[in-house]
Amino acid sequence: MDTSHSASALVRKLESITKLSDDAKEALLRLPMNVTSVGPGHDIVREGDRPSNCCLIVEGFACRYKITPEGKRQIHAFHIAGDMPDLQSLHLKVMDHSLATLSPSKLAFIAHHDIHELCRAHPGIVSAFWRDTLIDAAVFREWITNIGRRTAYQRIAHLLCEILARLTAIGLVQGGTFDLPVTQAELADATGLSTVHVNRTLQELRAAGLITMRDGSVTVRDWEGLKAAGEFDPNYLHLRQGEAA
Amino acid sequence: MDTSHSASALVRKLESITKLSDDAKEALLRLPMNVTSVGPGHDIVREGDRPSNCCLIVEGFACRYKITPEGKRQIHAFHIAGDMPDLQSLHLKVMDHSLATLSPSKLAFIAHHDIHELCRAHPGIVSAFWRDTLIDAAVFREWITNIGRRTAYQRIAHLLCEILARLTAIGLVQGGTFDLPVTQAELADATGLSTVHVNRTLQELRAAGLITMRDGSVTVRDWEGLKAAGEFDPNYLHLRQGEAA
DNA sequence: CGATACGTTGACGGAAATCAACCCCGGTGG
DNA sequence: CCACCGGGGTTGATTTCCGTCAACGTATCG
Repeated sequence: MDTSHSASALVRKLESITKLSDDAKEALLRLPMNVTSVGPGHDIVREGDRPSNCCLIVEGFACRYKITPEGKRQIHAFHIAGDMPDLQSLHLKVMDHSLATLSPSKLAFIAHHDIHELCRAHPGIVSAFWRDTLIDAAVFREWITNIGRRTAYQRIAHLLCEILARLTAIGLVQGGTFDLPVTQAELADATGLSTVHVNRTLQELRAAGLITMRDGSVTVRDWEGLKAAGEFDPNYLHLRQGEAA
Repeated sequence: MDTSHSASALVRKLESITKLSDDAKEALLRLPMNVTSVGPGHDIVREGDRPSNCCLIVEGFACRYKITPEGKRQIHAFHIAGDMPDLQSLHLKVMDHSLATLSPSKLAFIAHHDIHELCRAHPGIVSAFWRDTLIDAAVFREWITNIGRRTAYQRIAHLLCEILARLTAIGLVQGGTFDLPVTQAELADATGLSTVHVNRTLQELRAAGLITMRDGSVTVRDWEGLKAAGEFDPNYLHLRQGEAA
């Protein structure tokens, strides 16, 4: 089985945030991995698990989440092609949250052992992964700010800006339009709102001429307006090319 | 100037989350650093800065924060002795948030160059730092959940539990009592609430017999009750010894 | 075709924000 | 020495944003 196509999603993602040596790129492309397809709403790993491999998203959308004892769900992050959302399991043995697909997805699993090998051989890759972890953390901080200090309207605008910027970085946006296979309930759990309020807020964003949505796809009609509405400043994403637009 | 005393705070902190070889410990203790004392409310680094060294907190409390365009402040994390809150500047050149002291503090600055050297010589230390970054991220996720899905009462209870657990891990809690040189306004900015509401909520926590506060110190009167009130589960802190109590 | 998931709408209630005082205390300077 | 000031904490009154509850529409699918 040739898995280099799957690995190339990872290379492209890492190159969107850092510079890789040719050596490192080749090593990444040679990484042994098991590729599988799963449907939407599939739990990849659950809180409490002790994974022995890491999951690379080749295609599709995933999210990290946690269910509180009261049964409320909070989504911490959305993940897209090229992301390795449970890279942390390399160093943190027990999962403190869960990871699930949002859309039908293609996943590639890489054994911890092989990643450790790779890291030993290529210090540059350790740096790249560490940098990726740091950026993840920066995104989490931004979400804290988003949920803690912005109104519903701002929160959703901000979230859409972030997704657009990240999808742009890996080439998944065409003329302001991108796939967003995410229900309003999931947007609610990501922004700390109720589904009802998300529904009304999306209507406001549409009424303001900032976006349109149909099926699972979003079109940004007024990028400057959306950025302003969400107080969006892409610095925290630490992308190499800077601005998305 | 002998700085090994300052570095020992770092060693103790790292040992609370991972195992260090004797070799690595010695190297950490020999790290060149500049120690200075600063007052409360001092900005260590600001959003937009490009630091060339990292800051180790030797004594005192600090926080990371960001001011939104509307002038609202969100605190992302509290930091205590042994923490290196801007370790990220090693790999992310431009600060995406600010870092400030909350109390009079002793800080040690370590040049990026020296940390890079250290990492090159001791891969075990890279792992330790990476693990630390991963735990930081786990704490951010927990804060997202806290702010997004818990009531004011739960949020503050949870925050107090977290601080107690972390201070316990480095030996800064005596019989349920610990220093917390943090104003109600700062608690508000950490929990996404208003100062008025924090004030009322603290009164409720006191009335429930869970805590007492005076001057800058907190005593937990009912640890089980506080944990229950905050839905606190310390797993996400990934401490080596497990439970704080 | 009924079941189910997702989106939408209206009515109502509540948690927390906002606004506005007021208190206490330590510092400071006239 | 005391008046003044500012920061932090406290309180009450009012407002508002958003949650909850409940119903209904629509599309997809076994």
